[in-house]
Amino acid sequence: MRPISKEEYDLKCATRQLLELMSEKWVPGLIYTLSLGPQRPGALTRRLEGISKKMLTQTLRNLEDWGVVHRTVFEVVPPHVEYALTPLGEKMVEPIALIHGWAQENRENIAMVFTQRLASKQSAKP
Amino acid sequence: MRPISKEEYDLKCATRQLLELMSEKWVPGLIYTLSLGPQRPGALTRRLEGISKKMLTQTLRNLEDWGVVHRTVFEVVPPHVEYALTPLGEKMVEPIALIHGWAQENRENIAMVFTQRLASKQSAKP
DNA sequence: CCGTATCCTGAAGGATACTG
DNA sequence: CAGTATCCTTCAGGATACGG
Repeated sequence: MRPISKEEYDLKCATRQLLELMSEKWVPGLIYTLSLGPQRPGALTRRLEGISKKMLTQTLRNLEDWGVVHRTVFEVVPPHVEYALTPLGEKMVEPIALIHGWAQENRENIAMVFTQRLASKQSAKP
Repeated sequence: MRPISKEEYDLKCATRQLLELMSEKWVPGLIYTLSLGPQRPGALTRRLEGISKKMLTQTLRNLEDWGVVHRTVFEVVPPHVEYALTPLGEKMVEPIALIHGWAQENRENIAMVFTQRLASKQSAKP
């Protein structure tokens, strides 16, 4: 069986790149929300409870770099900005939905494991 | 549009749990390799170039906790251990394969973005 | 051959305060 | 309203050395 080289796994592997992007904390939430239509930052902040301005901007810039999100600025006062998925971004909705669907089907297992892990972490603390 | 609550996003969301597991550095590689059949640690180390003993064990333990991998010990000298996917683990091969397929189809975009990001990170260093 | 225990660094991400 | 700049804590993950 052929080994998977370091470079292959670290750099070339588009799969891991994609997984790393998709697992950034607010990425799935943002992509899902934007899949419902273009949104203003304020709306996104209200929709994603707990996200800070910093993380919102940072994650959106990140997604812009990936060509997944497009930013439109309306030159008015007060400022008006809108974010929307690009065509590439739209193509990313489906894989996330697949993962989401799978996670829902197996949510029992996942939930069980998660509470176990939480418990063991806490009992290891003191 | 209903907001996504903090708890919902942090804790309950099986999707993010799953994505976090799947994006741990060696998880996709291990699951893929084990999908080809049960393997001994030595074989896994050789197959996943660059993985350290520590990360191999740690990741495998992690996957065991998730009920995704099963560990069999043969009581002989020298020690003989084998790792294999559980039924739940088998069910995880498909979503990873889907992500992988999607990443391959769009590898052009991903590669382009990645090299751009590398470059910008390096130019920001000095 | 297989596993564990330490130490260390970088990066993710939260809190807070400031600008236009 | 939208965005930037700092500071700080946490933790993934690599290197290394030891044990059964």
